Amino acid sequence: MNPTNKTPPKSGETYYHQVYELASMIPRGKVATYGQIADYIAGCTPRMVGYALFHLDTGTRVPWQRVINAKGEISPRPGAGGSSLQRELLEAEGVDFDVLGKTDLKRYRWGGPPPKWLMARGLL
DNA sequence: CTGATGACGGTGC
DNA sequence: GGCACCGCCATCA
Repeated sequence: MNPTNKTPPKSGETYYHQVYELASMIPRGKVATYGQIADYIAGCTPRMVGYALFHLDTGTRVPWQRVINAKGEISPRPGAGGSSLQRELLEAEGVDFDVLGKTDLKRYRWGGPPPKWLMARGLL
Protein backbone atom coordinates (compact mmCIF):
# COMPACT_ATOMS: atom_id res chain seq x y z
CA MET A 1 0.00 0.00 0.00
CA ASN A 2 1.31 3.33 -0.91
CA PRO A 3 1.67 5.96 1.78
CA THR A 4 -0.37 8.56 -0.03
CA ASN A 5 -3.59 7.52 -1.61
CA LYS A 6 -3.29 10.15 -4.30
CA THR A 7 0.21 9.22 -5.25
CA PRO A 8 0.53 6.59 -7.95
CA PRO A 9 1.80 3.22 -6.75
CA LYS A 10 5.43 2.41 -7.19
CA SER A 11 6.82 -0.18 -9.50
CA GLY A 12 5.44 -3.57 -8.64
CA GLU A 13 2.50 -2.17 -6.71
CA THR A 14 -0.21 -1.01 -9.00
CA TYR A 15 -3.69 0.19 -8.32
CA TYR A 16 -4.66 -3.41 -8.72
CA HIS A 17 -3.06 -4.12 -5.41
CA GLN A 18 -5.38 -1.72 -3.65
CA VAL A 19 -8.35 -3.25 -5.33
CA TYR A 20 -7.23 -6.69 -4.29
CA GLU A 21 -6.75 -5.57 -0.75
CA LEU A 22 -10.14 -3.98 -0.53
CA ALA A 23 -11.80 -6.92 -2.22
CA SER A 24 -10.12 -9.28 0.23
CA MET A 25 -11.82 -7.45 3.06
CA ILE A 26 -15.31 -8.19 1.88
CA PRO A 27 -16.81 -10.49 4.50
CA ARG A 28 -18.34 -13.79 3.48
CA GLY A 29 -21.97 -13.51 2.52
CA LYS A 30 -21.61 -9.87 1.47
CA VAL A 31 -21.04 -8.25 -1.89
CA ALA A 32 -19.64 -4.92 -3.04
CA THR A 33 -20.10 -2.96 -6.24
CA TYR A 34 -17.27 -1.71 -8.42
CA GLY A 35 -18.33 1.84 -7.77
CA GLN A 36 -18.26 1.32 -4.06
CA ILE A 37 -14.73 -0.05 -4.14
CA ALA A 38 -13.63 2.70 -6.48
CA ASP A 39 -15.17 5.19 -4.11
CA TYR A 40 -12.97 3.98 -1.29
CA ILE A 41 -9.86 4.15 -3.43
CA ALA A 42 -9.06 7.77 -4.18
CA GLY A 43 -8.22 8.42 -7.78
CA CYS A 44 -9.67 5.11 -8.79
CA THR A 45 -12.53 4.56 -11.17
CA PRO A 46 -14.94 1.65 -11.41
CA ARG A 47 -13.21 0.62 -14.61
CA MET A 48 -9.93 0.06 -12.84
CA VAL A 49 -11.65 -2.15 -10.32
CA GLY A 50 -13.11 -4.38 -12.96
CA TYR A 51 -9.90 -4.36 -14.91
CA ALA A 52 -7.90 -5.24 -11.85
CA LEU A 53 -10.07 -8.19 -10.94
CA PHE A 54 -9.94 -9.39 -14.51
CA HIS A 55 -6.18 -9.54 -14.29
CA LEU A 56 -6.35 -11.85 -11.30
CA ASP A 57 -5.04 -15.35 -11.62
CA THR A 58 -7.37 -18.31 -11.58
CA GLY A 59 -6.07 -19.55 -8.25
CA THR A 60 -6.17 -16.17 -6.53
CA ARG A 61 -7.24 -15.94 -2.91
CA VAL A 62 -9.03 -12.67 -3.59
CA PRO A 63 -12.80 -13.15 -3.35
CA TRP A 64 -13.38 -11.47 -6.68
CA GLN A 65 -16.75 -13.18 -6.82
CA ARG A 66 -18.03 -10.79 -4.18
CA VAL A 67 -17.45 -7.84 -6.45
CA ILE A 68 -20.37 -7.17 -8.79
CA ASN A 69 -21.76 -4.29 -10.79
CA ALA A 70 -24.10 -1.59 -9.51
CA LYS A 71 -27.14 -3.47 -10.73
CA GLY A 72 -26.41 -6.25 -8.31
CA GLU A 73 -25.71 -8.52 -11.23
CA ILE A 74 -22.69 -10.56 -12.05
CA SER A 75 -20.85 -8.74 -14.78
CA PRO A 76 -20.70 -10.73 -18.00
CA ARG A 77 -17.19 -11.83 -18.72
CA PRO A 78 -16.02 -12.05 -22.30
CA GLY A 79 -15.57 -15.54 -23.57
CA ALA A 80 -15.78 -17.35 -20.27
CA GLY A 81 -18.78 -19.04 -18.72
CA GLY A 82 -17.20 -18.42 -15.36
CA SER A 83 -20.06 -16.12 -14.51
CA SER A 84 -22.04 -19.15 -13.44
CA LEU A 85 -19.16 -20.20 -11.25
CA GLN A 86 -19.19 -16.82 -9.61
CA ARG A 87 -22.87 -17.17 -8.90
CA GLU A 88 -22.38 -20.59 -7.37
CA LEU A 89 -19.62 -19.30 -5.16
CA LEU A 90 -21.85 -16.53 -3.88
CA GLU A 91 -24.76 -18.85 -3.34
CA ALA A 92 -22.46 -21.09 -1.35
CA GLU A 93 -21.78 -18.10 0.87
CA GLY A 94 -25.43 -17.50 1.50
CA VAL A 95 -26.04 -14.83 -1.13
CA ASP A 96 -29.40 -15.41 -2.75
CA PHE A 97 -30.06 -14.79 -6.43
CA ASP A 98 -33.36 -14.04 -8.10
CA VAL A 99 -34.53 -15.49 -11.38
CA LEU A 100 -32.69 -12.76 -13.21
CA GLY A 101 -29.44 -13.71 -11.53
CA LYS A 102 -29.36 -10.57 -9.44
CA THR A 103 -28.49 -10.22 -5.79
CA ASP A 104 -30.44 -8.08 -3.39
CA LEU A 105 -28.02 -5.24 -2.85
CA LYS A 106 -30.27 -3.79 -0.19
CA ARG A 107 -29.61 -6.93 1.72
CA TYR A 108 -26.12 -8.10 0.80
CA ARG A 109 -24.32 -4.85 0.13
CA TRP A 110 -21.09 -4.57 2.06
CA GLY A 111 -21.11 -1.88 4.71
CA GLY A 112 -17.62 -0.78 3.73
CA PRO A 113 -14.05 -1.33 4.83
CA PRO A 114 -13.09 -1.09 8.50
CA PRO A 115 -12.22 2.45 9.63
CA LYS A 116 -8.85 1.13 10.64
CA TRP A 117 -8.03 0.41 7.05
CA LEU A 118 -9.18 3.84 5.99
CA MET A 119 -7.04 5.38 8.67
CA ALA A 120 -4.04 3.45 7.44
CA ARG A 121 -4.55 5.16 4.12
CA GLY A 122 -4.77 8.54 5.75
CA LEU A 123 -8.39 9.08 4.88
CA LEU A 124 -9.36 9.66 8.47
C1' DC B 1 5.41 8.74 -26.57
C1' DT B 2 0.67 7.78 -28.85
C1' DG B 3 -3.33 5.05 -29.40
C1' DA B 4 -6.58 1.69 -28.06
C1' DT B 5 -8.94 -0.86 -24.57
C1' DG B 6 -11.61 -2.19 -20.56
C1' DA B 7 -15.85 -7.45 -14.90
C1' DC B 8 -18.56 0.13 -14.98
C1' DG B 9 -21.27 4.42 -12.97
C1' DG B 10 -24.19 8.01 -13.40
C1' DT B 11 -27.37 10.94 -15.81
C1' DG B 12 -30.68 11.96 -19.34
C1' DC B 13 -34.63 10.76 -22.29
C1' DG C 1 -38.43 1.10 -15.58
C1' DG C 2 -35.27 0.35 -19.40
C1' DC C 3 -31.93 1.95 -22.99
C1' DA C 4 -28.12 5.11 -24.82
C1' DC C 5 -24.17 8.15 -24.43
C1' DC C 6 -20.22 10.03 -21.98
C1' DG C 7 -16.52 9.96 -18.89
C1' DC C 8 -13.02 7.92 -15.77
C1' DC C 9 -7.76 6.75 -15.87
C1' DA C 10 -4.28 2.93 -15.49
C1' DT C 11 -2.29 -0.76 -18.29
C1' DC C 12 -0.76 -2.91 -22.72
C1' DA C 13 1.09 -3.09 -27.54
